[in-house]
Amino acid sequence: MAKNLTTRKEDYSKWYNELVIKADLAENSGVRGCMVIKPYGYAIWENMQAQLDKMFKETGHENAYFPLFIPKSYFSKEASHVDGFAKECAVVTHYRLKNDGNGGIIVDPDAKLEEELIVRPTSETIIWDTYRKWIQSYRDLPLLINQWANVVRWEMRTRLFLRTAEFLWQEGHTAHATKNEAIAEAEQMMNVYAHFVEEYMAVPVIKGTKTESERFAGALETYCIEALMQDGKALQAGTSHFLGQNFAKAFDVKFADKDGSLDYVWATSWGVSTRLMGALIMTHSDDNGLVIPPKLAPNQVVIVPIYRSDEDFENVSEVANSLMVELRKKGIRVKFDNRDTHKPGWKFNEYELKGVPVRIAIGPKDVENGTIEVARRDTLSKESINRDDAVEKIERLMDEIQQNLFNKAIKHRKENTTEVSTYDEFKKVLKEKGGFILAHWDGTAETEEKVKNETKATIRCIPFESTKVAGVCMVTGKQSLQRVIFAKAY
RNA sequence: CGGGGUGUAGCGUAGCCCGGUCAUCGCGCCUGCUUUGGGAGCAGGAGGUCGCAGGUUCGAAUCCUGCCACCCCGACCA
Repeated sequence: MAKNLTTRKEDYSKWYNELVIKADLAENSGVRGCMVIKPYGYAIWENMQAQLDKMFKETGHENAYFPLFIPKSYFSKEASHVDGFAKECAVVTHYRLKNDGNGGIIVDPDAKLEEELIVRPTSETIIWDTYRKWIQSYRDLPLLINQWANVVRWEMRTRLFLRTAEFLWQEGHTAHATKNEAIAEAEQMMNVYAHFVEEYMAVPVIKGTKTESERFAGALETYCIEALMQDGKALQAGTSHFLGQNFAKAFDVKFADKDGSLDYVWATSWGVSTRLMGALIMTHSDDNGLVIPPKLAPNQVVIVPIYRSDEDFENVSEVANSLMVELRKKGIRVKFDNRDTHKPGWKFNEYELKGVPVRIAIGPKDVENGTIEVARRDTLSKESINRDDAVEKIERLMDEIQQNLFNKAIKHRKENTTEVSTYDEFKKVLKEKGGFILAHWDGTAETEEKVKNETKATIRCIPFESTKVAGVCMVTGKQSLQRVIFAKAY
């Protein structure tokens, strides 16, 4: 069979790029570092969005919207925050263009802004400036707000979905009366993310905390979920931050407690982005194209008719239409591709490339025998089944495929997770195998930095669910309470 | 922002070193006929400011300068 992708996973970057473009998910826009998300890609994002939004609301959050532009002065209020983002901000300096007299257009020098506006790289500052006005009493807390938005980070190097200059995301920003409540919130949202990514995206993740040097700018603790891609590199899939009182102090957000005392509120922020699309693609896809888990697939089932004559087509359509109605009643997203502009073989390849979980083919022989052909994308297997069993079978297949994708990903991660005790062993595994490497670390930023400089591997997280076996640091030989996860990351 | 590379039709490309019937080929697109259970065949056809702007030259896709975009490697990062 002709492969849909000309490059293979040995050249993973090319493979990924080609897949994104050929599967019609997105393309380079020609505007530096920005991408166009095409309808098919956006449909997947919408499904992800819908589910996440539901989960946020179930945990008591509400949506709101804050401005795209942030006055420069807001940024300087929280020192570590500005350090973290200063290098990658788009800045608006003027508000008008004019003709240059030669048929061109120039920025009108008379239209210079008194204070520059920053295109938000994240919204902590403007949101906390707003929260100051909203919060006076403990009765106003907790404040649990989420925003769906676009943000801009002037990254030096960009990559479709993984690191674009502009990206879509959600950012939650909460304010609490107590430290413990804020910490609980940050942990809860990490768990929400983990649940979503594993249940819906079928991508297994490791939950943990970031080391100090990998922490979000302005956070006291960063919780994260880390996933392992097929090429053995790690991808940070989501983060949730406990911000302490840093932003409350910077923006003077105080509340009166029950006992009349005045105190700063405790904050969290958390976000996931269109980067999750990258995780989805890189976790499940193969050389035939995308593989989308049923729970997120825009089309879960596609029906391809096979026919010669008009009469055949009518007979086939009748079966297809009735099946489509029955499947839709079960809540399954079905498309009947009755276009006569493309041949069946072409359609088969097209839907494989787009990762539709289940494909049904119905031809004259099927009509005659009361059968249909069912093919699943995850295993690329086909079988002929009775039309009468179809609905039940396909309903079951949705769960089976979802589960199978998750199991495959777990298996891959397991095979590519290695425990090492010495630094030499660490370097060898990193070079020859990649993946997650569990090793002891002395807890210092110096050692972390040294490993990073020498091997390009970073500490992805200090995992929660690990056997907390003490040992000695692989580099310095100092005490270590538990192993941490090292990997090369995207 | 540093190093390397690329830019030729919707996509992928040949040509560039050695300036001159070199704008090549494949896919796709359009028309017609035959086809339709894994990307159909044949015949005909349309489509290109050779990334942009200058320069050198009788003549530039080809040489020179500047700019832009994209890709890869680093630093940075959701």
